[in-house]
Amino acid sequence: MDAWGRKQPVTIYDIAARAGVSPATVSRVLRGATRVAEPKKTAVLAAAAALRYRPNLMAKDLASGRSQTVGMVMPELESPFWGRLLTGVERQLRACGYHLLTMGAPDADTERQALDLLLTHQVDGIVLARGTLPYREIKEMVGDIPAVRVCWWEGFLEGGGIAVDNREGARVAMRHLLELGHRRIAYVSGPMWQADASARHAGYCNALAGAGIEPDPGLVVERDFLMEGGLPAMTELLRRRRDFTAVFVGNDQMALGALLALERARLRVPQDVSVIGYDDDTFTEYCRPPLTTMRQPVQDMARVAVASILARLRGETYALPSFTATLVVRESTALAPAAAAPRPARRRATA
Amino acid sequence: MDAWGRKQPVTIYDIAARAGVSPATVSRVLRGATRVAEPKKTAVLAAAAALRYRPNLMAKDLASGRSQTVGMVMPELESPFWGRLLTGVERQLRACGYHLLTMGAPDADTERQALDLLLTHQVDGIVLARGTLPYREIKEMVGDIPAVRVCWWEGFLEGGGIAVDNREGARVAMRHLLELGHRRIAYVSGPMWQADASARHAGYCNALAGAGIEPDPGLVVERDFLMEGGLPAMTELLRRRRDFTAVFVGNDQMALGALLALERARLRVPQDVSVIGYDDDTFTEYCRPPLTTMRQPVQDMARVAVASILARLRGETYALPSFTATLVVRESTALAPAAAAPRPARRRATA
DNA sequence: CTGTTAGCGCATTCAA
DNA sequence: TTGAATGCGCTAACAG
Repeated sequence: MDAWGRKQPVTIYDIAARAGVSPATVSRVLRGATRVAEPKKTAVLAAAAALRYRPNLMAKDLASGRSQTVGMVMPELESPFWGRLLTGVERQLRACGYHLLTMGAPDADTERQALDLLLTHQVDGIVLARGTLPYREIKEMVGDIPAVRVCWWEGFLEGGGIAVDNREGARVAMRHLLELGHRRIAYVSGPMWQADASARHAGYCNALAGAGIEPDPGLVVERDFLMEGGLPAMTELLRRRRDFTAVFVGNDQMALGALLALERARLRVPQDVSVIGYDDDTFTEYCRPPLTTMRQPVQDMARVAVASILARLRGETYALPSFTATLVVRESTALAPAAAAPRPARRRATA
Repeated sequence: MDAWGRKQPVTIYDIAARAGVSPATVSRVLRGATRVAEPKKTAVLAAAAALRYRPNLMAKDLASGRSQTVGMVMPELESPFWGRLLTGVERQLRACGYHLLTMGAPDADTERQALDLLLTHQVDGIVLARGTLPYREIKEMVGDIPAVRVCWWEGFLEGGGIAVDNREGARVAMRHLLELGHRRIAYVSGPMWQADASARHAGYCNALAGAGIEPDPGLVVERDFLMEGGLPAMTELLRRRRDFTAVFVGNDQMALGALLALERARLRVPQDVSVIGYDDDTFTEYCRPPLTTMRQPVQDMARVAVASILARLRGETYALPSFTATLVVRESTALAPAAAAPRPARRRATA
């Protein structure tokens, strides 16, 4: 059965028998904790190799009480932005000998389930990417296990989260546009009930105010944070009015959709209207025109997220640094068309 | 300690005590397997709720021998294409009450580790996305546990994998180009050591031959399957010669990079050169021009992958259907420029 | 139907 | 150092 390489209930007992030691000793050398006499050690290792032993994590975790796994719940598994965070977290974790269990949670309900499942899986720590649940509820669920919230200020590790200041980021983006001479600037927003979207909106309004410009609700549209949202958002904006010369788009994915809408409307970017995105997703460098955007230090945030969790796991404290988004100027923004020669307003399609 | 909501070693014994039944009964009602008297049942449920009981999967899995988890190893966690597969698999799995453990494995070595880790995690089944390890090796590792290989013909479940016929897909793409009158068609390839890249190359050559066109090695470039690969690939192609009127790009990501290179070279798409990609990634619909591409039925493949694994888990057999890529015509391909008016070859930048 | 009794595979006391 | 014994939390035969 066994010699034939069939089923594999190869346990430390098998190894112990083959190496002529006790199971406890096998456990010890396999885990490299306490010292074991060299000869026995090699014997055990040899036996393990010969038997093609594969430890049973379930048993190990159950016995030790630790799972060496941290869970991560994110809005979507498949996303240019969250994907980068995922990759970063996974890399860091693996480098530290931890495993990652991911879970996609698009809405509050799924998020609750996901969190619950992770806890059930006995994860040692949790990384929550943005998330929509209120602080209190999450805190209550995770209890004492180390957790961090990324891309959301209201964290639950030592009182703070890991995120860039979206308000400030939006302000920087707006300043760029303002400095280029734009006055009528539209804002294509993600769902306002999501903190990042509303924070960016706040920054947008704030920047406008700072420049002495009256915010115009008619210049703001709200759609999903997706390419599929950017297109209709921009289309709607163009339907309403075409006198804006620049638009700040809530994230790069929407910006891509917006770019297409603009082209469909025969408007050139950046000659006719400047577009600035947010996130600095990979594709922004390759789309045409390459997109000016606000870069979020995703890798750094991932690194800090993992580091803070592992630190807490070791009983240490960890001070969360703050992050800022930086402007990456590419080719989708340019000087505002001369005020003297305003782009002729086209006749609106409806009424 | 417990009443204060502190640490949570709430076990079925606690519930049993509170509900006045035996642990076994608790286990039964919690798992809904065998029938239990209604009164006891409600008592248990109430106790569980009151105690905020959360099952310990480690223990459950250890005892039952099943983990209710399937593992998936993919080339990269963050990718427009693999991301869709991941999402699809996760959704299917969750719908069936299973969990997903993912692992990114860019190279053979990491892939081995990933597989090993999944096995160690006692996953009930495995989904391998493409993968680079040879069939024999994988088969030997996974042994009898249900596994499927997606996007690769040489599978290990009932002898086959789940994939579209890349050779045929490439042929269809080429036929489209050929029908538009293109004769000199370049091929921007992914790493040829990856089966999908070489299969598509084969289809490319085959289609050319079918049209009586001599394949020209000078029209083929090989780079990574990424946006970052597409740009230099196309640049290199243009450096070599500029007499092709169309290019078949190995995947959409590369195509996006290629599009940028083309624009940098002042070549218009599709007027000057037609471009066709592969995969039908989400962004293809939104980039400019929207990309003509070969759609892979990712969701269907994900569904089948999961279904086949669960079927095998139940001891049933499952016949793997075959999949085909379908042409999605958008705006990056057009009739070949009239042969009578060949685009003037520009002076090469170097020698 | 339901309680009792054994482990699952491993880590971890406690002696030796 | 190392072996023997105990238990992690739960499921799975067994009886009753």
